[in-house]
Amino acid sequence: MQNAAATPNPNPSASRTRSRRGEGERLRDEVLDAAEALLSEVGSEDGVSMRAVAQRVGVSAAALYLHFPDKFSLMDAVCHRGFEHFASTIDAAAGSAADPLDALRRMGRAYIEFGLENPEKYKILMLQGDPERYASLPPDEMPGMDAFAMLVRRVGDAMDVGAARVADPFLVSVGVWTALHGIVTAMIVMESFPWPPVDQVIDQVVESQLRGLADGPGGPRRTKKVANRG
Amino acid sequence: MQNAAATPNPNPSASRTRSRRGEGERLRDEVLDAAEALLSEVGSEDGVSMRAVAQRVGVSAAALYLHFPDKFSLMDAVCHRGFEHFASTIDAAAGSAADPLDALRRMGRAYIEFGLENPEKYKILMLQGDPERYASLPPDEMPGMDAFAMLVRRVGDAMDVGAARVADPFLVSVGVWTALHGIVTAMIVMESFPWPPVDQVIDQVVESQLRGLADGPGGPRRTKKVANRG
DNA sequence: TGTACATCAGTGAACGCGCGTTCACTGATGTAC
DNA sequence: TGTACATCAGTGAACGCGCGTTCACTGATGTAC
Repeated sequence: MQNAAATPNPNPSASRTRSRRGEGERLRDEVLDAAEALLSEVGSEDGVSMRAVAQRVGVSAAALYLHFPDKFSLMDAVCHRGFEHFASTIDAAAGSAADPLDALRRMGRAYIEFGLENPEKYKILMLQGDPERYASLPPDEMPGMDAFAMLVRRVGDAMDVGAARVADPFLVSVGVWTALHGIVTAMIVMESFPWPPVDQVIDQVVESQLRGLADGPGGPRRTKKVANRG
Repeated sequence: MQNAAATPNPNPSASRTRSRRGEGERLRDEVLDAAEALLSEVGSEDGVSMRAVAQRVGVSAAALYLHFPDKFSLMDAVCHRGFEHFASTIDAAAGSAADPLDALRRMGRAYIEFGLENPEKYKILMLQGDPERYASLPPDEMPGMDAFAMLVRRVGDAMDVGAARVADPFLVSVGVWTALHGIVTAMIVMESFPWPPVDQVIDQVVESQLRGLADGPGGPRRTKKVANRG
């Protein structure tokens, strides 16, 4: 694995000017930006060193410890920003939908597109850090949980208006989410696989999930909606 | 990330007896076994050091270099063994099936169960190494490609006998595979997520995929089978 | 049957490296008097 | 208005660590004569 560290001068702004008194927090944001950028280039926390982040900002490594007690905390802060970016993207996509099924379609496409457009960020959010990072949190404080709860609600809406077969919205949402997660993960990790054109793949996955939500000839029909555990 | 290295005496067989002359290859197998076991415990290549593997075998670190030119080659050999294990498991599951759809059902369940029962091995096979490891290979020599080709063939069979709607079997197989991959990846990586009971999740994902294969009310019906690129 | 020797299956110490983190420090800057 | 001083925003060198890999070596063992 190559590290991001020792490239001669990755950022000419190494001539950063020291913050004025009272503006120390400025560095904190710059560090977060640099860490996020580096993470997006390298694609793994292990590959991003404190030294590399500091060099990117144009500051000594020790300076990072003025704002973050350790590397873990810095990475944690970056993840939180990432999840906010992710959730707001999905949320915005659903906004202009005509009906519940259309909202789900747009969310699904937005999910896949976000992942394919931000592969390294997606990897960091979804493939790393748990359980070290989240094991101690109650489920509803886990980052990304807001976005998932939104999906559950939309699925429930679709059932309520008769657009989707009635079932446990939480369980159904798990299936939908992990299908989206699967295609994103596979495509960004297994670059050497002979993938069909992206548009076809997105269509295949999203439409197949929507078809699965509707009544099909194969499955049993339930008549009662099971309680949601959001 | 904790490393597997310095635990005091992870293997009491550190008193390994030196191979007799002509039996040097014995060490090679022992090294592969130890590397695989360590990988399964730690779950990432970075977390497994040459030193730790050697200690596990009961041999000096330098001895590994008698059989593998570098760490990369050792990990590569371990991955090949892992894919063989995986493919033969899925293959065996399909063997006793009554019809093409039943074969797909059994393969799907076997896929998910393998992943959940061998989470660290699954991570290593499916979430690491590409493109560094496989970028130079032609697609049909990629490990795991045999297993995927088998899926494509089964999906084609199901279409031929009228058990599945006619479409491009390769594209459909990508959708099916990544849905299975998604649930496995999500469940083994995001341990803190409030997952429903495993049996329910497996049912949900497998049956939803099977329903998606059959004709549904939503999608267009194609009349010609598109060429397979296996 | 005895012995010299080539070879095999390793060993043990060392190399240079990048890492996270600490610690004593420095110089600019705002503020109290 | 001038000045002493506390504080802020950092710096630079060093720590100990584990890593992959190399290299000169060693002792047992099979073999040729």
